[in-house]
Amino acid sequence: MNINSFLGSKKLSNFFWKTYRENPQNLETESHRLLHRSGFITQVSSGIFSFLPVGWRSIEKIKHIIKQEMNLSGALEINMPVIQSSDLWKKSGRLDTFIPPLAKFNDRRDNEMIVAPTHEETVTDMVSKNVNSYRDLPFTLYQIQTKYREEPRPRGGLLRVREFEMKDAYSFDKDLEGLDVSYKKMIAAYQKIFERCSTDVVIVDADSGAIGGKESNEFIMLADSGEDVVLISEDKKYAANVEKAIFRKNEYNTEISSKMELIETVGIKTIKSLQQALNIPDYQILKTVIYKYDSNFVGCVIRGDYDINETKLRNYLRATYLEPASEKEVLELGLIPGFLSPYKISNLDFIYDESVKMGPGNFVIGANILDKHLKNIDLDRDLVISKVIDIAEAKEGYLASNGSVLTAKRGIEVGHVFKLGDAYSKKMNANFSNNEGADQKILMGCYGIGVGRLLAACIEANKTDDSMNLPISISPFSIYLAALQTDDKEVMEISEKIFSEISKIGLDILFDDRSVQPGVKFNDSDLLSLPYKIVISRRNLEKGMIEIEDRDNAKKMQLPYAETIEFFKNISKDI
RNA sequence: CGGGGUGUGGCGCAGCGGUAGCGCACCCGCUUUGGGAGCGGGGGGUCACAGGUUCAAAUCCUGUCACCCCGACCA
Repeated sequence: MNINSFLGSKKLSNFFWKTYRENPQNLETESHRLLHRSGFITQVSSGIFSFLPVGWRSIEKIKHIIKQEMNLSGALEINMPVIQSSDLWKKSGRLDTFIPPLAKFNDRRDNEMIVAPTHEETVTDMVSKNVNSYRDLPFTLYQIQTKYREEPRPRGGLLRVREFEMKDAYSFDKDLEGLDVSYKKMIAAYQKIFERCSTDVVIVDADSGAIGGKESNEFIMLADSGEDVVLISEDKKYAANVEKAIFRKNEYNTEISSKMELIETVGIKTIKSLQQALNIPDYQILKTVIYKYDSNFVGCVIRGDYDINETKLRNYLRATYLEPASEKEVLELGLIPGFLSPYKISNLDFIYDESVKMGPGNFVIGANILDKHLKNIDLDRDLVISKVIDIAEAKEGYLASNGSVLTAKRGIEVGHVFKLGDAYSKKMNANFSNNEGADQKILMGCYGIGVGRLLAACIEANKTDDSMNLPISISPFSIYLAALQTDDKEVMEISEKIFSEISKIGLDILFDDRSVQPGVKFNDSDLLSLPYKIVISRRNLEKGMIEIEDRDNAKKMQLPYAETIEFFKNISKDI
């Protein structure tokens, strides 16, 4: 039985569905607007939604596709609890460091419980209890389960929510080669899933954030309403999330610095104004920014033509929280905001971006004195530089490391995969005996797809005006059947016949048998914009015809009954 | 967490000191029936909550909460 038959055809006279003529106030995102107007979802609380029958059918179809592809890839379905003891999270060390902070409550015996935002801890614990030998490996597990995250700001309807269903998979291998195979298999499965949802995604290098691990890729559906920014090279050989993206930095010939000089720069605090005032290029100025992370401070120095990428910096510092220090904090450190520099500052560590070492030298920096800068700075002579790393943010127009020009695009992250390695198995002691009888850490990967977000992303990708145009693979029904005159015996008889005959061939129909104006039916049908529409009316039946509309091919046709059935039989073959 | 905005019937809104109204939706009747129908009748709101001012508060003051948008943040 295919998913359409499983979910079944329905008659509106005995269904729960309401559409809205008016747009809800303040909803900026198109998918949110359409999801609300077409009766897919109802909001319960900020970032928390109920799915109504039509919406849930789409979700079920997406989950069905995901499960099929997971199963085909060899992954095994499991189920893990949403409510978990905080003990597991103490072991992994994420109890107090997970971002956003975990939702916790105390149970009746006063044990601290958490509402799981993800399941690495649980799955690692489960596997470590049941794996002893390298003979037990490899395998991949998955579930589709509710997650809860205290998002600081839910937005865009289903695009960013607090409670959501995620397909999360976890692979377990005995060595790096095995992990690589599992990782690639999962990427291939993801590509099929997104293809079947008619979603064009780009795979980009990504930061692994709170999950941890080394290698990580995101599946990004390009859309202007997306929150993520990705950089893609012109030759398509490099694509990365801006959080992670590396680029080829400009090099300049080294200039010889003459004697260091203190200069007056009254009220000149920005690179731009300094550049104009001194008539020098921005890359000849060093920019210093002070960051507060966890409970420490650090200074960052980067060449004036680049900006700091806070994700790169956070990763280097292994920090949980990171933000620019406030003016007050900078003053308390004995520095002068607007005229900062690492020059002769000993109570603070400084990190230098690689660009600082790539010329031209002879820099201008702040003097740590109000309204003054220093010029003719020689790196070796005037500064003590120990830590040089990449903390620069890539931007559109920069070059990828192969020289191809980068373009910035916005997108929605619909999937994310990570090579975790032994990050969790080390902390949670998930071992196996290798073929020499020695203990070794299990190597893990983890792989996520947000189900609701994928639905929203598909709508963002396919919408036109007031229609969501979901692909047939995930639209709530395949066909909208409108009987225009419900009090006409023949109209209703033919409609019923079509309804049951086409349902039998594996297509699901939404039969609009309400006794309302034709206009109401057409408008609701347009909003839902199912791939096919059948109109049965007095007018057509007098000619012995049935009207069929094929959305994707923008075709309207009139066919007799037998050919109508034939037409849909052909359609059902492709599903 | 910072900035801005909004809370009045299911939805969209008006009223801004004198005890609540409109459109849509809903219910009943008649007419209508290929693009959100017409006429007539009807039901539904402790005006987010809590204090306060006043003879009188949806309306003024104070506080709280919720939701939305921008930013910060973010698998």
